[in-house]
Amino acid sequence: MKGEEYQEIWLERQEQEQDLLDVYEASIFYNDSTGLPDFPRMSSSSSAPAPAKPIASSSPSASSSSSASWAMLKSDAEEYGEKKSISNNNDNRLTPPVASLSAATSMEVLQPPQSYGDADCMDMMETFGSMELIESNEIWDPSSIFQTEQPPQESQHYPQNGDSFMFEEINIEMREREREQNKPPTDELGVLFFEWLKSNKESISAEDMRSIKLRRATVECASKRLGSTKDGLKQLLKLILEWVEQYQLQKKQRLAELNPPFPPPYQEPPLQNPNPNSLPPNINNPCCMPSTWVPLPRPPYYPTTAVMAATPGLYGGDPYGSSVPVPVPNYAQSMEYNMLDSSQTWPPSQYAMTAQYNQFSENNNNNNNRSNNNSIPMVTPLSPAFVGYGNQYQYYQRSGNKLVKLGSSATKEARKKRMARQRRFLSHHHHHQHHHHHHNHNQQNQHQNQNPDRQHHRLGGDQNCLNVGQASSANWDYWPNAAALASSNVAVVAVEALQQPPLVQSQNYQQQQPQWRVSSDSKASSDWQRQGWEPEMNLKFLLQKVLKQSDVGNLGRIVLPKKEAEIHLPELEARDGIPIAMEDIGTSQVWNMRYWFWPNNKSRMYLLENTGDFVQANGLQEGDFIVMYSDVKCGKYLIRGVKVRQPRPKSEAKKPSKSHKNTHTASPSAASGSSPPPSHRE
DNA sequence: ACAACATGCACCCCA
DNA sequence: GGGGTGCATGTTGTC
Repeated sequence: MKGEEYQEIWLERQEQEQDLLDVYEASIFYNDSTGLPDFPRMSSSSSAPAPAKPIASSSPSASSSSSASWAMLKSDAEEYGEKKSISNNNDNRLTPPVASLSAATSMEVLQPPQSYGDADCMDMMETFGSMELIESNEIWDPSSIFQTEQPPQESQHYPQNGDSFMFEEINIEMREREREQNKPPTDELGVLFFEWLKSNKESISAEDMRSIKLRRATVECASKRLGSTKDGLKQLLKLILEWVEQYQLQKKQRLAELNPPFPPPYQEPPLQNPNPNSLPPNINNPCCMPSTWVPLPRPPYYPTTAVMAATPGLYGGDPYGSSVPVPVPNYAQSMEYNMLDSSQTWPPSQYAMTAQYNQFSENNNNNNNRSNNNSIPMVTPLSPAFVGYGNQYQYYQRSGNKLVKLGSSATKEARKKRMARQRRFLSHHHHHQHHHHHHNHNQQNQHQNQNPDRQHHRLGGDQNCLNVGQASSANWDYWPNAAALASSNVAVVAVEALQQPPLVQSQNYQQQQPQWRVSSDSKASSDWQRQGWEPEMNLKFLLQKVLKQSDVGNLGRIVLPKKEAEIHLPELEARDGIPIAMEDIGTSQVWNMRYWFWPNNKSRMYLLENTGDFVQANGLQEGDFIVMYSDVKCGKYLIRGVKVRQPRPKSEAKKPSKSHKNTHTASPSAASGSSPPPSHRE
């Protein structure tokens, strides 16, 4: 698994590099004039498959400085186990420690491409300027460390005079050495720098690095101060790197001020996804990530956390077999960088991932379902509201990211904006909420919106539960599935507000989900209240099934989705199956059904039998669907039939059954809601 | 190719 | 013979 490799590589290298630091004594600097230890000069020729990209070709600020003595650094990180991560996403970040910048060196910081120029220099410039250390435009540009594309052209060799810090050469040398020996750099400073790059690559992006220029003279001066010994150079390098980190911190703080750190009012779904075993693969959840400015240990990667999706088949998701924290094997790739990349769009799946991870991360060992690890609340990206809020989600992601990282430093303006946005949103949904729930949930939502962690906690207590009361009244922004929609009129509100047609899902029983403007929604909501469902009543979504003709036929059995059945329903040992009492949520009737399976092609088909009366009582027809829950408090099962009242082609609606005499199980009386006395009523 | 699901239908029981 | 039971097979979607 990639994540395992990731972890292993990292751990291995961590040890390895520590050893290297203790052993090797070569210098990363090359500078004749400063008496720095020699470093093997290498021509940045095209012989290297992925050589450093000349800064002149990547940075406008450097484009005209071909005569300058650019010292180049090129990351080798991509050469060591993280190459994929970098190459797939040039910008990667880690979490550097807060470094107190020593003024021993002078550095010039140029903003990213769109804002190059002295005007954009950080205050650092003033600091260093006062030191009279900035003498020339000879700048060390570490940006190239992230350059992985565009092999340098022969004409783009850098001056290799004695005034240059030929990081580029160092880097190339390292890389070629790697290729030859498959080894990491062996120079102590090289290793030091490499380690830093590796540990910071996810917090220091390529853009960041591009924007950082070090004046060679400054470095020279600093090196003179610190001495040209190995320790001095090492110290200098550390200072430089610390400064880079510090710069990064300031940059992010500024970004945090520019961008409201809090997301628009967004709520996690009150109901679980119909595919609760679907889980995110690559969770990039800002809420669960350590602060940017704390050294971030590599998250553990759990082999069981395979790539998951909102729907089992949508992304080829495998059942999520573990409730361990979702690893972030490549968390550096997507979120952090995307946060800054305004052009980046967020695929809905990542939204789901985050939403899931919000819950999932605190859901460790907290599942009580049979398989004990699959009942993960989640959000499907396919829900209409979700789709409709894709942009907001994107925004939320970014903002959330900053929130996590820099929330404590959010400005008042940002908070005002956030609150204003929140008020607007709440106002928008005000009319769609149940009045008697409005107040409480307004408060609740405010809290939750302002603190993603609260969203965790809300679900963390019993993540597998859905809170019916909240489900029916909370102003969720999106709904994960038909079940959720069917259970709350708020869901309809969300859908209508978004004016987004529902998306179908991949699996059959999801594919045939009805349109979401389900007229039964309001009835469903009132059902909850009429039945006395209190907010504290926790239901766990188990599964849903769109009823087929054979499900509503006179056979009185409903094929259940295999995966969900195996996950959420009692394990079936014997062929006899087990009796299972299903309380009809709508009528409180308890139907004694039978849950069992057929052997089928080396597999099983899970069936719910004795469903005929239930189907008839609810007037369910083909295309309608059932939703099953479990009451996590008392352990009983609940079932709900949801009728889909949408125009259907006559040919379909009246499609005769080939093999069953009685295909119209839904009698008019049943359809109208007046159920006949259930035969299984207890 | 395989898994999951839909449903056809053979078999059995019973009136 | 009618209906229920259980399995087999066809269909569809996914890997």
